Amino acid sequence: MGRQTPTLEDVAREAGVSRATVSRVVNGVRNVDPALREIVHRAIEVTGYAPNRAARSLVIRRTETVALVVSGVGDVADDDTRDAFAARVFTDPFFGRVVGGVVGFLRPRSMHPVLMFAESADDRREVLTFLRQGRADGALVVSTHADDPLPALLAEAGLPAVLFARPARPVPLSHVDVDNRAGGRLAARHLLARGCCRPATVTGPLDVSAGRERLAGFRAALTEAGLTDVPFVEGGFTLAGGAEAMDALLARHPDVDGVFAANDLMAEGVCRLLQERGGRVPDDVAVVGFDDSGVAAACRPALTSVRQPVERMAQEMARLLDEHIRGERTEPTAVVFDPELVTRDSA
Amino acid sequence: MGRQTPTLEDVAREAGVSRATVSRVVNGVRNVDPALREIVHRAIEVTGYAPNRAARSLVIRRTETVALVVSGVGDVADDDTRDAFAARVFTDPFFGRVVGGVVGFLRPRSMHPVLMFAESADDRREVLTFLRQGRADGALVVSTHADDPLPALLAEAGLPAVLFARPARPVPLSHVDVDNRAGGRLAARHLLARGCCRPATVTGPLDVSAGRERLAGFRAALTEAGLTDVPFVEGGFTLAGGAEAMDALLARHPDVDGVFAANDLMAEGVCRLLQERGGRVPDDVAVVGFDDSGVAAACRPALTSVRQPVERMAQEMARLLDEHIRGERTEPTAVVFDPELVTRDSA
DNA sequence: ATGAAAGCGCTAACAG
DNA sequence: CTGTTAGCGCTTTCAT
Repeated sequence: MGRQTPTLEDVAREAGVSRATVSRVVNGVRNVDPALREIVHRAIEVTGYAPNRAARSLVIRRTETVALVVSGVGDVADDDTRDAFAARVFTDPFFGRVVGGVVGFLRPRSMHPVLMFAESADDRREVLTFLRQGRADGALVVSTHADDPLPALLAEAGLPAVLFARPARPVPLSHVDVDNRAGGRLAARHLLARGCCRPATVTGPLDVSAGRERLAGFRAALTEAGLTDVPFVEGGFTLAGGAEAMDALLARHPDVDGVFAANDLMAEGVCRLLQERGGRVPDDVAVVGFDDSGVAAACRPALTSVRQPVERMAQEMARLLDEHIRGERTEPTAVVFDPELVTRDSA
Repeated sequence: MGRQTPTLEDVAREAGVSRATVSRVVNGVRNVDPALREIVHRAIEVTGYAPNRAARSLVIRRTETVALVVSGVGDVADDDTRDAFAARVFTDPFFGRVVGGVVGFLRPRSMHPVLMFAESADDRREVLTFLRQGRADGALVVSTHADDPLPALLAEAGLPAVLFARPARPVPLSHVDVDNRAGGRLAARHLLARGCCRPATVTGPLDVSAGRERLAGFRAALTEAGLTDVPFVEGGFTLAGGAEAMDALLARHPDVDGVFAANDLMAEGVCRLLQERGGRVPDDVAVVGFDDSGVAAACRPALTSVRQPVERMAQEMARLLDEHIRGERTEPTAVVFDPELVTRDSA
C-alpha cells in the first residue's frame, strides 16, 4: 500500500513546483501562471489529493461549520428525554423548513451545519465549549421557549450567533422574525370578511413573543371592527394542545363561528375536535392556522393559513451569521418578514 | 484587550509546567502527579483555556464528528428541490427518531453529527470530499431509495460508513435493520386473529428491501392460513400515497376488511380515505401500520402498529460506526432488531 | 509569478 | 512523573 492520503507536498513534488504554488491553485488565488495551474490541476488529479481541513482550519482559524442548535429550557438530560425532544422537534414540519433554508444557504458555500440540542444546563455548556474550541464558527439558534438562557450566554461569550425569532428579553444578537402582529391581523380580517361575528383564538404559549404578538394583532384588528373581549385559550403549539384548547373554548362559548389557531398543528387539532363534536369546518366554524406548513395542505379540510416564509427566514439567518463570522457585520440586526394569507378550505 | 484565546502554552506558563503536562491533564492521561494536576486545573480555570480542536485533529487525525446523511437518488440540486426534500424528510417522524438515537450515542462521547443531504451526483461527490478531507470521521447513511448509489461509493473509497436498513444490492458496509419479514407476519397474524378474512396491504416502494420484505412476511403468514392472492397496492410511504393506494384497493376489492399499511403515514392515509368514504375503522376495516412512530398514537383512531425500535437501531448504527472508525471492527456487520406489535384502536 | 521558511496549537515519542 | 522536541498539513509573509 502507498502512504496515507496525499498532502500538498506530494502534489508539489508531482507537479515540480513548491507547496505554496499548489496552495494558491487549490485556493483559487490569482497570481498563478495559467500553464502552471494546469500542471498542478493534473497533479492533483493524479495524486487524488484532498486538502486536510484540520490543517487549513488551524491556520485560517475558521471551520466552515456552524452549529444549528435547537434550544429549550429543560433541566434534565437523560437519553429518553432527549430522544423524545428530538422526535418532537423533528416531527414539527417547521424545523424541516428551517433546516432546508439553512442548508440552502450553507451548501453553496461548502459550509455545513452540526446539529445540537440544548435542553439542559449541561447541553448549553457543551454548545459554548464547542464554539470556544473552534469546532464551529458560530451558532444558529432556534429556541422552543421564551426563557431560553442560551442566547444570553452566547452573547456574553462574544460568540457569533443569530436567532430565529425575537427573544423574550432583549439580547444583543441578530435575529430574523416574521411580523407576527401583522399575521394576527390578517387572520382576523379574513374571518371578518367571511362574516364571522363570534371569533375566538387558540394562542401559542403566551410567554413566547410569537404567541403574544399573534394574539395582539388578532385582537387589535377585531377591536377596530368593534369586537372586544375575544375569547382565547392557550394551546401550547401542539396538536393535542389545540384540541384541548378548542374543547375548553367550546365549553364556554358554544357559539363561536371562527377560530384563529396560532399555528397549523393546533389548527388541525381544532378541526379534529370540532369534527368529533359533529361540527363542520368551515360551514359551522371557520378555522385559520398559522405557518402554512406541510400539515396545512395535508389537513382535512385543507387549512387556510397565515404563511410564514420560513425557508427564506432561515436562509437569511444563515446569511447574517456568515456576515458576523467574517466580521462584515458587527451590530445586532433584526430582519422581519411579512406574512401572507394563504386561502384554502378551512376558512 | 488581552491576546486571542489562550493556548496550551499560556496555561503551561501560568501553571509553571510544560505544555506536555498540561496536555496530559487536559486529556486525562494518568501519569500525572495529583498536586500538579490540581495546579494545572486551576491555571485552566484562570486563563479560561479551551483546547483548539483543529490543532488536536491535525495530530490525532480524528474530528470526533460524523456525517449524518439522508440520501436519495435525485439528480437535481436546485434550492427548491432541496428545501422540499428537507421538509419532507423532517416531516416524517421516522427521521426525528433516528436523529434522537444517533445523538443519544454521540453526545456522551462528545461526538457530533453534521447534517447532509445527498439528492444529486454533486451532493454525493460532496459527501465523499467532506470525508476525504477529514471533516468527518465517517458517515451514517439513511437512504430513502433502494438505488441509492452512495453506499457503494463510500465502500469503494474505503470510508467508514454504516447504513440504516439493508441496501437493495449488497454493499460491503455494516448496517442495522429490523426484521421486516417478521413484522409483516405480525401484522398478518393480528388481522387474522381479529377475524379478518379479506385482508389486503398497502406496500412501501417495492424496490426497497423494507417494502418487499414487509409484503413477503405478510403474504407468507396469510398463505400459511390458507389465504392466497392477497391484494396489494404500492403506496410510496407517504400520507397521500397511502390514501391513493387505498382508493385503488377499494375500487377493485370493495369488501376488504383488514389492511396492513407498510408504514404509519400510509396507515393514516388509509384511515382518512376509509373515513371519507364513510367506512369505520376498525369496525368495517381494521388497519395495522408499521413503525409505531408519533403519528400512530396521534392518528384517529390511534393506530395499531408494528413497532420498529428506531432509536435503539440508530444508536447501534452510531456504535458500529464508532467501532469502524477506531479500527476495532473491520468486517461489515449486520445487526437486526425484532419488531413488536403495539395494539391500539385501529385493529 | 514563484519559492523558502516560519509558524498555527497540539500530541507523542523519547529522554531524563 | 515531567520536560524537550519533532512534527501533523496548511497558509502566508517575505524575498527573489
